[in-house]
Amino acid sequence: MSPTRSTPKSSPLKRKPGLRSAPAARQVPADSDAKPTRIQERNRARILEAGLSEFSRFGFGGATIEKIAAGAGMSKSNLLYYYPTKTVIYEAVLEHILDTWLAPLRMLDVTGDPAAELADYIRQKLKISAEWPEASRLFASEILQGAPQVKPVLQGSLRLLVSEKAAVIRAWIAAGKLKPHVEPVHLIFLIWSATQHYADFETQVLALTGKTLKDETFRGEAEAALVATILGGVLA
Amino acid sequence: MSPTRSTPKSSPLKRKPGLRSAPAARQVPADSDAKPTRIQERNRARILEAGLSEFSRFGFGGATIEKIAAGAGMSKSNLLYYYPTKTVIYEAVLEHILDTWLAPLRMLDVTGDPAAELADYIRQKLKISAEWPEASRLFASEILQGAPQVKPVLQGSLRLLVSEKAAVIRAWIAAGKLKPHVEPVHLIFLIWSATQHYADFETQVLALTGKTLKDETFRGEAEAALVATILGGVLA
DNA sequence: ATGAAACCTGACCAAACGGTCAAATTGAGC
DNA sequence: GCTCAATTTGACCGTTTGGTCAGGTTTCAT
Repeated sequence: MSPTRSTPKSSPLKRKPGLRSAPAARQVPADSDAKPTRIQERNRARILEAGLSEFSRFGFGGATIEKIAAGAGMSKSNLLYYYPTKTVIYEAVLEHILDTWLAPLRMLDVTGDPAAELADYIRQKLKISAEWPEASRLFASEILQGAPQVKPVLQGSLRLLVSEKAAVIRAWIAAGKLKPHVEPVHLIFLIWSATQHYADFETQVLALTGKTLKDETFRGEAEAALVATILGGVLA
Repeated sequence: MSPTRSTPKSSPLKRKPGLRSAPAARQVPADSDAKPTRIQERNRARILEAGLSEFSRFGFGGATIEKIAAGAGMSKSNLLYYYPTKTVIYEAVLEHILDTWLAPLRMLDVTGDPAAELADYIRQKLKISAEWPEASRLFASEILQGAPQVKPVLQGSLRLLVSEKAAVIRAWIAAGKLKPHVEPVHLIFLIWSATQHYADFETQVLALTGKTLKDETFRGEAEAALVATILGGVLA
């Protein structure tokens, strides 16, 4: 496995369908133009699902397209008919979950009550960890490896979003609603890490407590503990 | 890459040196018996170091013994002279850092002052994240993948240690020194996740803040923020 | 100095991997 | 039922990878 991922080469030839010339290969379905078939939709979805499972378990380097294909219930060749390379699958999976991933932070509202807003943010993040632990682990794996694919997003839109929300928190501090010692960015990191921990380190949590977030009682316990401790630490 | 790691097979033949029979292979230096040579000590150390670097960057599946050998400044063949398989290197690296990894938690002392003890624990963990981020990332990678190698430790000694320290925290609560709503295990998770975040998600932290824990100022900031928030959240 | 053990190397191997290709099969509109 | 594009397959290929092996070189105690 190449350490620095190979170039994406998203569409090696990009052949338009209605060209009638060259009788040669016409591979790759609807490469971005035109509406996808029902079969395409179904199979792409299966591939993304299986890809998420494999990539989150073994990382980019440890995953194999053969196993992904098996997980998606199709042959390796057929998988490669829908996505030309392993890297493209990886990118597609990542892109597919990125929005959902960042959504909760976007909802932090200056005009709201800090206590309610932050508690809600923690709950939202914990909910995602509970319901989508594989996505959490995929992101963790990606960042662990130096974020070869999502670094642009981190430096771009995420950075913007974070500085925006840091301003919100700073406004709350200025309004005397949060303790003056609160550091906005570090508070965001604290919430991220604390909530994602239950997904990313699920194995460890399970080994130590015998429970995961799938256990409603346990999830409620974690939620209460995090909300109480973090809010208790930052509310004025 | 096999998903469930292949059997360790720590020493395929285990040939004792002074056997004088079979003129064939006598590979593998001091397989657990007898004191190691100076060269052995040096090379094994180099291999473990390079292995930590590779495994933490690419995970078990993504790392290659060839790159590890290159990182250790020796040929692949020579590396395999010291460690028979990739899995054995991985286990050795993991084992080599395990003690250091768990040490800070062991120091939590019931007789001490909770504020000082917890603050110290946070500082210790943050120090390790700052000075040994690769070890942190290796553990994260291992746990992410389901802890195939360290699960026994998690279920065994770590579980014991955690329940021990949870009792310590519970004693502090009973003594009225911590808020009654504090959940010991979740507090431990909170401290782990918050401190390790700066190592495991270093790339993200760097992209968002332009800093890492290597920056003394930033580290002090993180430390102050974590200590203030967490202690503020749990102290009575 | 010498001999044995320790150390090191390059050539080699089988399996696994990512990816290609020609051809067979299926499906949908007519 | 015909036709043509969409879909699926299995055989195949070059590379990478983990690991073996026979033999060469260095180290070190005597």
